[in-house]
Amino acid sequence: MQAPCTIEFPGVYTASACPRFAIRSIEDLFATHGRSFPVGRGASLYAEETAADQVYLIVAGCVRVGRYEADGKRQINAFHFAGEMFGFEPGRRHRFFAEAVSACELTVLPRATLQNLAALDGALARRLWGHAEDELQRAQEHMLLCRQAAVSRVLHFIEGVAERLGDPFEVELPMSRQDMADHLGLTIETVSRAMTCLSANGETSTTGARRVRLRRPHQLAA
Amino acid sequence: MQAPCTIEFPGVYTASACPRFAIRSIEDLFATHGRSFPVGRGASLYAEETAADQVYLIVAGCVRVGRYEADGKRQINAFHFAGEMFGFEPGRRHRFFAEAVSACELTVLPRATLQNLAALDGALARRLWGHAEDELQRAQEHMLLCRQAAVSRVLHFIEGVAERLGDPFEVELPMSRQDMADHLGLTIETVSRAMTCLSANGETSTTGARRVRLRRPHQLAA
DNA sequence: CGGTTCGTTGAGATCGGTCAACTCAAGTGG
DNA sequence: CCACTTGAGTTGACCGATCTCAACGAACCG
Repeated sequence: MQAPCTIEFPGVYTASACPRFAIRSIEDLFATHGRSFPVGRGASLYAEETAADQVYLIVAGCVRVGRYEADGKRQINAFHFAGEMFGFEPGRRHRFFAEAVSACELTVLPRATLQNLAALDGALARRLWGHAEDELQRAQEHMLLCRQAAVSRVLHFIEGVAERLGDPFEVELPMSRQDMADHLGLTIETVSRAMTCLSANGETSTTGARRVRLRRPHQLAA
Repeated sequence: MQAPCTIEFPGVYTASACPRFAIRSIEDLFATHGRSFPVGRGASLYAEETAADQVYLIVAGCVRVGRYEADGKRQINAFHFAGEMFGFEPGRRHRFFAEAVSACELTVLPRATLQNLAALDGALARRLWGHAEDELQRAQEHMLLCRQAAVSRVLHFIEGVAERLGDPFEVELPMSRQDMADHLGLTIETVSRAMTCLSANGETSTTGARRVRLRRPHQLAA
């Protein structure tokens, strides 16, 4: 066990259980205990049903997480970007696959390390719980998207990516039309038509297929 | 603070932190610390954006959780049945509303009580984490439904309700067609037509609009 | 009996999927 | 330098599933 970074006894813990170690952040933890490595575009990080004994943090790049249906269709559950953790699931085996959308720099940490530290550190455990809740919230928001029109879904998606990548007005989409379609529950043709429609309406202006400039940032568009 | 129910030191906790209290189950916790009361059909339990300072357990009945969109459309995120907990959200305010689909018997617990106990009790904390993951899984399954045909979605929904209510072959649906439609992302007419279609195909036989007998249980139908 | 709510059925309009052709950019190898 | 290939993206024509609007039927309750 490594030396702790900081000592914190927030809130409820001061008078009750006795954490001895506290970690400043999940990023610090990966930096301290993790191992970094690069992967190429399209690389498989883990497949469905494989052992979930590693947790990942993205240093740079974009990762898609999803599953293949019995009929062979691919469902992309979520995209993850730099600074985001993925691969931390409750079961022993992954319920989803993870693949690199673009070339990535990743950091991995044994799942057991993370869990042991969380057991010692209430603040870390709460951060992990917050992470699970964030995923839940995102999944629920995504669920509700299903009933909106295709164009709205595509716009909403692009706005979300732009916001998460730091510039709410302009974004270089790292994923293909097929990735977007499999995420939004559409076909590649419909995504393409939606992009054309958005450009025609003046909502966006595109240079090439991947670079998109947005007229309005996320909140105003809704 | 009440006396503990049982003392457990499972797994990782034996050699590290020092929980003093452990709860047999979330149900026990509600039974010990909660307050029970009945509500009538259609009653509002909480609205969107109201303070999320209570957590609920259903003793009997059915509850719908969802939100109203800006355009007035209602989206039902999930139905909850007897034995299920709801209302436990990460933020200070509810992101969804909750209403009684049928007359219900509920138990409420202050959210702070649950969180304090979870901070003391690793096993309880893990159960709550598992609860969030279950919700996540359900949201993801629901996402996958969006791309299936209307009839499949309705059948899948009825099978799920039947299974959760205890008899995989026959079920009395507690919710209206409108509730089903708002949950499945369909219109009330399409749900009705799907029901008719299922009856015509021999997948189901109905007596009245709410009581449905299923030809095949959940797994075989898929 | 009339009113209300819930559910069903029908006809036309619309949205998105399917199939197919085409453009465009980036390699590759002669 | 050019022909060829490959993958990604766009566009068009057509069709089917679902939505919309509307009327109708059934159960319930005063």
